[in-house]
Amino acid sequence: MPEPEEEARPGRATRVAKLPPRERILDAAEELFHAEGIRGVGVQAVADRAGTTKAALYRHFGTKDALVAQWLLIVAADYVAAFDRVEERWPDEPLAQIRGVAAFVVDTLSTVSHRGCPFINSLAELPDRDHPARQVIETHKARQLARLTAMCAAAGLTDPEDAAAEITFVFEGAQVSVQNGSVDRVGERLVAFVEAVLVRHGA
Amino acid sequence: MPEPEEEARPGRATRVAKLPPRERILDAAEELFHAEGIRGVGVQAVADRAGTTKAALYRHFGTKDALVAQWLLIVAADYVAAFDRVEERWPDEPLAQIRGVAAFVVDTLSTVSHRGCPFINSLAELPDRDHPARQVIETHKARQLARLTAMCAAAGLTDPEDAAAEITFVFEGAQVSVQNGSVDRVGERLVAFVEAVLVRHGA
DNA sequence: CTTGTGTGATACCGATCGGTACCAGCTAGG
DNA sequence: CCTAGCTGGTACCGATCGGTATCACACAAG
Repeated sequence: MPEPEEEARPGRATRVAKLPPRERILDAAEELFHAEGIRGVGVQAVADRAGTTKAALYRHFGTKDALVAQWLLIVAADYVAAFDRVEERWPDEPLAQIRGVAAFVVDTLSTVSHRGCPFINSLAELPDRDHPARQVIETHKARQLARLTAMCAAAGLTDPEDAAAEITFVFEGAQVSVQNGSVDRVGERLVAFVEAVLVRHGA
Repeated sequence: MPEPEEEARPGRATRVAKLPPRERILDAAEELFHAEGIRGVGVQAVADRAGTTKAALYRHFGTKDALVAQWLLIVAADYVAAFDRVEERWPDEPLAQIRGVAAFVVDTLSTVSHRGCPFINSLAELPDRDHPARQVIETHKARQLARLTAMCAAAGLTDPEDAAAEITFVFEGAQVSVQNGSVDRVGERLVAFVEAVLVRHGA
């Protein structure tokens, strides 16, 4: 235990150490929003967790809604990075890329534990269609589907749109199922299911 | 227009007419919780919409959390009724039953429009695992999966558990996808996808 | 040294939250 | 007729919400 007083020091950083306040706030937002839900976390709690104050938070983001949008932008960037990684690792092997993406989703299933997908959860918490975070979610989902469709097309699957849509169903369904705990061995089932979709579409 | 002053009369019922207060409150809760999210609706708003008061609401339910649980119990009962209906309509035809359930889910997709599944949304809004509504959700999901598994077994599918889990993935994935609007023609895709699952498992 | 900027801290704002107490009026049962 | 119980209406409680203002202090650049 390298930091015996991590939580003890009163006004000091609960966060790693001395990242700039903006990063600390985003990290804290990531943890708290995902764990407790957007509406379940106050700005004061985020500032406390980041080892800073509400004033600094509002100086950087102006609004809680804007902070939520920034947080989801970062989460979306993680997915983009995952797609980039599989494309870099298996160039000209679209089937391997699709399997790589599926493996990434399986990974997030465990790390995300019982709290599900941030996008799905945020969508449930933000019924207002004009909320700034909604646009982040929608463009992310659209981009992800487009990229998946491109992979399916490159793999020579019959009807790539259908295949990508089905894979998306499986991804979302797996995230939800692991959240509500109704289905066991979700990871294995996801991989097997995606494989079946590929086979059925002519892989 | 039979009721020209439906919204005009101040303290009068916005609800249908003269159902007992408890039913009116549950109806109002159904509408508002689903449309705006649990945490986005105050008890005062529910009471107003039901044409009654907070006092009456707390007299009947004691707690907002209890009201949420009661609401989800009703939603779950709708699903149970749908399963009952298909079993009654196609006795000894498990495949037709499964297709009937899928058709029911497709129906809910449109009625539920862009606000998704109440269970998924509520799960996102209630991170507390001890919340009374969580138990309602979990037992409902478990029962639904068990019933689906039984249908798959009765249909003679190889590995009924796998088939039921996959169908569940498709259901949940479809609900989420229609909510975030990333995929189009969700209903058709759902039906086709379920059919493929049945075929692949030996239907 | 001085100036300027961003920080942490605190106090405060109006609004709304879940929940309670109290009261007047209606209706049903004796 | 009179009592009992449920209703709707309102006022209120403490707590928390998102957001703003103010202030002293640190530190880097001129």
